[in-house]
Amino acid sequence: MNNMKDRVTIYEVAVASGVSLATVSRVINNNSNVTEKTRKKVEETIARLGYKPSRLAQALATNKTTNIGIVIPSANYVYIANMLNGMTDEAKLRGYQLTLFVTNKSKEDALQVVEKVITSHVDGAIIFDDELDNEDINKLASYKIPLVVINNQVKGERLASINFDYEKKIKEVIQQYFKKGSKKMYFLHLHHSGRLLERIEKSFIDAHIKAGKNYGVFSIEDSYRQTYADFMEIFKSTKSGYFLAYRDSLAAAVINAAIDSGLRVPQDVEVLSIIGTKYVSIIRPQLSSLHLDLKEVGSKAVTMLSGLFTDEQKEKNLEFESTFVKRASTLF
Amino acid sequence: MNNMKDRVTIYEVAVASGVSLATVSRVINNNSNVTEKTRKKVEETIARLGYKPSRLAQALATNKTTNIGIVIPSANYVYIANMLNGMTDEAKLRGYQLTLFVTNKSKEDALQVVEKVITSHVDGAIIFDDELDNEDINKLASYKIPLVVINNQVKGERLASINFDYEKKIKEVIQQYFKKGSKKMYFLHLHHSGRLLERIEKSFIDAHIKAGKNYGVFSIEDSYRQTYADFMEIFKSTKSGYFLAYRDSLAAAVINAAIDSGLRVPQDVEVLSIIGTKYVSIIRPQLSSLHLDLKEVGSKAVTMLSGLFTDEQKEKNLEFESTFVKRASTLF
DNA sequence: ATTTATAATGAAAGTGTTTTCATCATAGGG
DNA sequence: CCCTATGATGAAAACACTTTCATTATAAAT
Repeated sequence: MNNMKDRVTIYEVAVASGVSLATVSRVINNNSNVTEKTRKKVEETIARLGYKPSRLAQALATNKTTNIGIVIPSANYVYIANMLNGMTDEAKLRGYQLTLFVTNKSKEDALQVVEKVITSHVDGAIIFDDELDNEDINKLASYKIPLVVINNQVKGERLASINFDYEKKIKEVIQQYFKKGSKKMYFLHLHHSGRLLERIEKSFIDAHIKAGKNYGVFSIEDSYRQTYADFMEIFKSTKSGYFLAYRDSLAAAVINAAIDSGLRVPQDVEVLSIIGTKYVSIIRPQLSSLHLDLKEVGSKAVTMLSGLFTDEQKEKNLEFESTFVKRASTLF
Repeated sequence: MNNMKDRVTIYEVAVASGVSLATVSRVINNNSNVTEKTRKKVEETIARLGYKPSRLAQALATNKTTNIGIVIPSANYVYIANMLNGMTDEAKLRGYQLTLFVTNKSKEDALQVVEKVITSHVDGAIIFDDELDNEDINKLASYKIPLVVINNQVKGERLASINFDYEKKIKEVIQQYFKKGSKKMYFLHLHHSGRLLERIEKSFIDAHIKAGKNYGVFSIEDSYRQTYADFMEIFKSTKSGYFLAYRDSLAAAVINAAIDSGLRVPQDVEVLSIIGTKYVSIIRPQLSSLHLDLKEVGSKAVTMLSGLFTDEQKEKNLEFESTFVKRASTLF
């Protein structure tokens, strides 16, 4: 139990098996230029001494850390956790470790994160964070760090990007709704919204303007509790509407407030959650949403990044298609 | 835009400012033994050249990576994401990076993870994963890796642990219920359950045996969809009961199935979610649950680990108290 | 002005690997 | 049996830092 080992180094292995460092290194790295006999011998002493190569020293010597950086606003969003899940799986498969860099939705933190990513010697990074603008991304790129950027169309030597088609899909949903539905549509604008949400909002507004329709925008906090409270107020005067919310939790706040105000969902109040997670079917009535396989996005991001390392990645701009799934919170 | 820099090293800074490596190193590390004049000079050329120390080389030289490993079954659980959130915040505050190691609830992967943690040269690790048993933990400890283990009472040189009082609280809840309630209680046993859930189940059974009461156990999948389907079956025959579920999503499955079977919650069916997350108040009726500030747990875990690095951590066994919060899914 | 104590600096070794290049051994071909 | 080509091995440099120890410069004290 108390057999505290000091780390055994490659040098000790070399001495113990009567060969040079180079040979031990070859054995470790499965280099073919080693006799079966010496390989056996070295492997035996490696096992006996419990030697494990130091990834640190390897990294310094090879300039490869097998670490990839993940830049996100927080680990606490369900849709980010979903992506993370796909990333960890794929990374494990490919032998990478994931290092987390969170910006907490603060520009100041984002700048720090950029510095940390640079000094951390990650082999590459996946960025899913609107707080990093093109300048930040170019800075990282200028340090030759391969990058997969999610939700921001970027171009460059070792840059790839993954984008979602939410804007297009929202437009389609709205246009479909114009044909059948009659409620006034409201967009839930977040105080601290990122580029994606802004683009979706623009898309929402454009669709209405183009169709000459009236619309509304409510500006809310990114909090279930606050949004619920806000909508308990709103539903005192507004008795119907079609509400587009960014997240399940916000959509749920609207639904619950509507029901608690004596309104019927979806007859009086319709709600669409834009980024649907697994909670869409837990919440009642079940949430209509745009569905995207975020786990797949995460896993694909790692795959693309891995492709960038070897210049094998040909398609550098991927678009993921979301699908509108009608559930019980909307009529159509 | 295309000013690709090769990484500038400490050597170039030294030459450019006409001092030795040692002096530059001193400036970087805020060593006081440097004249204001030379410091200025060096700092100026650092800025001019855009030099950033390589954390890799620093780590190799100092035997400190400022990296801490986080061992979890998956990033995809809400309660783990909550903890992760606390960890990332505290880690940022203290200048650590977080490296993720996920076991995917597989013993095989867990063994791999142990190896990776060892070779990754993390300064320490936080383990919240029942897949790692005492043997694994001792192995890590034998490599002198400071460890904070969540949900497993461990003792040792550089070991600390954080435990939850769920077992005690569940017993209390049950005993309280015996005084007022009359429904038969059912425990939802997960097929692939970890130690915590097993202990809670034992606690549940003990409380019933001690009181000479009848109880039931349903063995379910850890999946909302499957559990919902199972309970649509179960509620064809079982028309009432008090159900203890491990997670919100499973509790929600029971609730939704009950309602969809025409039963009333909480009049006919009562449901308690053991590990309550923010979804307890989103789901309707709102879920009674045990509440624990998991973000705080995460942040505390990092703090304790940091304390282990410097031997400043005195209390090595922390117990977090959960509180029973009655909401609408139970009568009392 | 001289000594002494202290602060500032540099040389060099150390951190644990990989990798290049040179050397040595071995087997195959004549 | 000798030569050559090829495969196996080792020495040493490289990776980018920190840190110890010795040395030099500076200021304070006499």
